[in-house]
Amino acid sequence: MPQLNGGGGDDLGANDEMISFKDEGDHEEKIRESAFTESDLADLKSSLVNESEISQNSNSAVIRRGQQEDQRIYTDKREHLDDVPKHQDGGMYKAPYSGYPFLMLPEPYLPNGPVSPSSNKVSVVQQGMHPLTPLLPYDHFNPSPPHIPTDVSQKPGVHRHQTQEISGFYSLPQGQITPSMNWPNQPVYSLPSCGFRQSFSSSLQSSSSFPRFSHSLMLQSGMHPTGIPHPAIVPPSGKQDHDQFDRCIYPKSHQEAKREKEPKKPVIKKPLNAFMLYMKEMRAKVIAECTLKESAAINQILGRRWHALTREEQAKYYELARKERQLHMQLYPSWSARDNYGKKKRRKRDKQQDPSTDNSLDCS
DNA sequence: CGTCCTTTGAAGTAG
DNA sequence: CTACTTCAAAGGACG
Repeated sequence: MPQLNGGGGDDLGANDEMISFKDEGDHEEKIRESAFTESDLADLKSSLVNESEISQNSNSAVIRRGQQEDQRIYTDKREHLDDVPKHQDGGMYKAPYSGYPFLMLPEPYLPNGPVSPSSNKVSVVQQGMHPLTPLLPYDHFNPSPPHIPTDVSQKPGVHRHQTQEISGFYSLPQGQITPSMNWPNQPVYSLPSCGFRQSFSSSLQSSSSFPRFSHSLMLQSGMHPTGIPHPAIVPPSGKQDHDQFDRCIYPKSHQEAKREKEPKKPVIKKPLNAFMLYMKEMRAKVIAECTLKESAAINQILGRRWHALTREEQAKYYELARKERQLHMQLYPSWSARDNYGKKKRRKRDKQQDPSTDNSLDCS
């Protein structure tokens, strides 16, 4: 556990947090990753063999237990990391998550944004996102975040109804929405008038925080100035884009009428955790480097890579995930993860199988 | 078409 | 409080 080297924590807010994940230009990172990919794959394969051997002698529950112990360790670390920003008043971790809506804007749509996604990126277009939206966020993350208080409690119910703060949270100071502020594709929580629940919608609009959004950018992205489709909001039908777009382009009255007729509630998805954010960012790389497509295999690699990350690197994702949770909590105050329980009709844990059966990690 | 696989982490539930 | 369960993303595989 290299990233568990205790103590520290004081460097989590270092300014280099946004440079490590440069997709292009950061040669050191790239080299490290490339080297890691091959060795990692080999390592992974061998480790899988080991796991196979283990699982042959014992059941998968043993492995699972070990994983959970690992997870516990990382959970501790995560908590530690989560604490860090709190100790750094005025630090860069105080930077709010600057609102996904505009962070999600595809780079080409940004005035001075880097136009070209990295060459090694496979055109992995994810549902609900603009095809041009690159996967890499951190390399363009604003190095000087706005000093907007983000002391919003993460405890559900504590600040969940402080819609007043939401506007402050999202209303970035002028100039803070820089072209460099980008985000991996979509963790965009769509805007209220475009599929939001009413309460938040009204509060946001009344607080006039939207004017801070770049209308031109929104229009360029094919959206109504007040709305951007978000993957976190998925219509029950699954036709997210169409539905969202439909709602956004229609006049308000039409929307309301339609809503009354069809009170379909879009499914609000869980906010992505640190690892999910990491996966989203790195998936394309792994696919390109390993010519793999199976997500199961890719996720295994990403899982190992995740553990190989330095503490600082992971801290970025923990912090981003924390902000995403905050934002999600503010956007959907009454949302609960329980809302989505039962959407999937399977029980993964019941289906724990021998992981050694996975031979799909070949990187050829 | 729906589910599984596979990963970690967050949040929910049950005892 | 602890342990367990479910879901989040992703896309090939499979019934």
